[in-house]
Amino acid sequence: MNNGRFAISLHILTLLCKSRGELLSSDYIAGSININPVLVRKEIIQLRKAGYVDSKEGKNGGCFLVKKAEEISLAELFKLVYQNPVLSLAKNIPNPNCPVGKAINTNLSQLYREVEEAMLSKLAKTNLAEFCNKFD
Amino acid sequence: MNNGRFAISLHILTLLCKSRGELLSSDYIAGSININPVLVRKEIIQLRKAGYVDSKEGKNGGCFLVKKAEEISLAELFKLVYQNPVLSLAKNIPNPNCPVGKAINTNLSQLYREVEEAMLSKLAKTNLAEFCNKFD
DNA sequence: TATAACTGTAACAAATTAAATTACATTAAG
DNA sequence: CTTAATGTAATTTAATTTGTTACAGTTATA
Repeated sequence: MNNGRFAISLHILTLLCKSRGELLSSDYIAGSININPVLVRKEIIQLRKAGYVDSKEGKNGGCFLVKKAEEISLAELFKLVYQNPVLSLAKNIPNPNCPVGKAINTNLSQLYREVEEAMLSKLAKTNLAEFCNKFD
Repeated sequence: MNNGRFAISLHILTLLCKSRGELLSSDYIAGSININPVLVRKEIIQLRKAGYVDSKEGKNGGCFLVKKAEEISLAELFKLVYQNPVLSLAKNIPNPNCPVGKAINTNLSQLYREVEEAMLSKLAKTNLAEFCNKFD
């Protein structure tokens, strides 16, 4: 899944957090990330569904943060963005007639769950407010 | 980076571990994983460079484990396979004229390092021998 | 109320990455 | 010599991610 969606979402949230009170347009945000504004709007849809942001349509519209930055856990953000596992199984179905092939996916999935659990507990220790403090 | 290389490498090592003493051909291994034998051979090249396996060319050749399964840490395997970070930055260079854009990659990279560190310490707690014990 | 500046969304195109395939040289057994 | 393997390069195909275009809907305000 190595796409940049977590980076993009966190960039958006950081900008919104730094500009609390203002409305930021997808064009402005896209200019900071240096990606296409449509991708920003798509990402914002997810952030809105999760209750982190809201947006105002029409002229002078834009996006704004509706949740306290302290309450936006990076673990939650991570889960929102990567609904598929970070580590993936091989695409093909392993040979069910082989003792290893038969059980590998179950065993790998268990391992992956544990590993992702470890990532998430690390991420759960921090939040948007802390991340934003790293900027001027 | 969401490719299945970790899954494939671990599958190969599991088969070799279960068949200690025998030589397994890339065709046989590919049949268990259900992928192309050339991919297996490419993966084996990496495993050999890392000193986990060796292979014998020519008729009746194949691949075999040369390291104790207890000494093959899944964290080391993970690092071998994923030399690029698991979590990735956005592809484009963020706007250096924006205070957030200017610093985001540094801050994200720091976060990613910590998260990957957490994954690796989890993986470091286990090894190939333990993983293999999960199979009949 | 017409225009301009936004968001929302769908449909499509391009670029990138991953996986598979083909081909063939090399090695070793028998 | 023939057969069965690895090693490796080159190419093709498929899948995924990213970008683009287009336009309908919304709202402020001249």
